[in-house]
Amino acid sequence: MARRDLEIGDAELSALRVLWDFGPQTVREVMEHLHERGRKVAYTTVLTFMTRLEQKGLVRSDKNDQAYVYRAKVTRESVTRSRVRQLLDQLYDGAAGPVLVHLIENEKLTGDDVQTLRKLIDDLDDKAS
Amino acid sequence: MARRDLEIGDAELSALRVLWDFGPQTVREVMEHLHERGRKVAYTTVLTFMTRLEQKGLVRSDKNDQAYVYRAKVTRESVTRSRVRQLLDQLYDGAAGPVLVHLIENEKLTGDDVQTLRKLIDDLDDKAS
DNA sequence: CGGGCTCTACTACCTGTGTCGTAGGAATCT
DNA sequence: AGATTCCTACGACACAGGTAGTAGAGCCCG
Repeated sequence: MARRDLEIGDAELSALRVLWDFGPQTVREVMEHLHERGRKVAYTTVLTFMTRLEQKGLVRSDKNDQAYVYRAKVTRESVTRSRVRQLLDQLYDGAAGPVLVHLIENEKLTGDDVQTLRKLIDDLDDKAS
Repeated sequence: MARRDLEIGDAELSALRVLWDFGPQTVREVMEHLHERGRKVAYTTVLTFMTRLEQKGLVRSDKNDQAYVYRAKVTRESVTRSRVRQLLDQLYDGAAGPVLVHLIENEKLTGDDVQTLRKLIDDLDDKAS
């Protein structure tokens, strides 16, 4: 398999995000969404992002009418997984605790988040007992 | 202030970690620790890491005896903060919830982690009420 | 004293990523 | 048909980061 160390650049990721948020799109559409989000990039730059993402196996393209339509092949969750893993490994030898604590203490959580959280913990306890 | 966009490369971070884990050290010592951790890098490579980290304002060096001793100027926590922030922004527009859920569901937590967690949540509830 | 080490300062090189420009084909407009 | 527009394929270029070699200064050993 030798699945490459899926490195996704920041700019590339911003393009991938557009696919996650708005579904399959052409290069032009992705570019427009990026512009709306304040990222002013040239058409060909976006084209490069898509090409590279495709080479990395992260998106897939289908010829549709005149332009290729790109769609994500990886989910936001899977990218989250590898990113989080990398962060934990790099900073805490893989331990999740410290980051968890950091999130709860320093990041703003919504009321819903807290409820969800409580429920998850209760489940954990159940399993543990 | 114009605090530069503190980008720390993976290799640089591995060197910074050695300072966090073992305190102030010379280039040679950092190199040895990296070797112990399986990262076989040349002496001058480590020197480059330290130099670059210093230029970025992340470590400080003091001439001691014959070699410079480097010490971290940033804490592991502050790097965690910016890394986590970046991750949340890039993947979830800044929302912490999804990553929190991911951590609890997919990363192995120790019993202690769970207890700490529960306590933190209780505190949150207290504040909220 | 003269040869060895060790340290730091430079310089270099390669690859990946961010960003585009240009060229040439296809479709459209007038 | 000719001009205009849009699309993709390439090639480019700069900069950051990973990795390391070389040169020259300072110190220690026999």
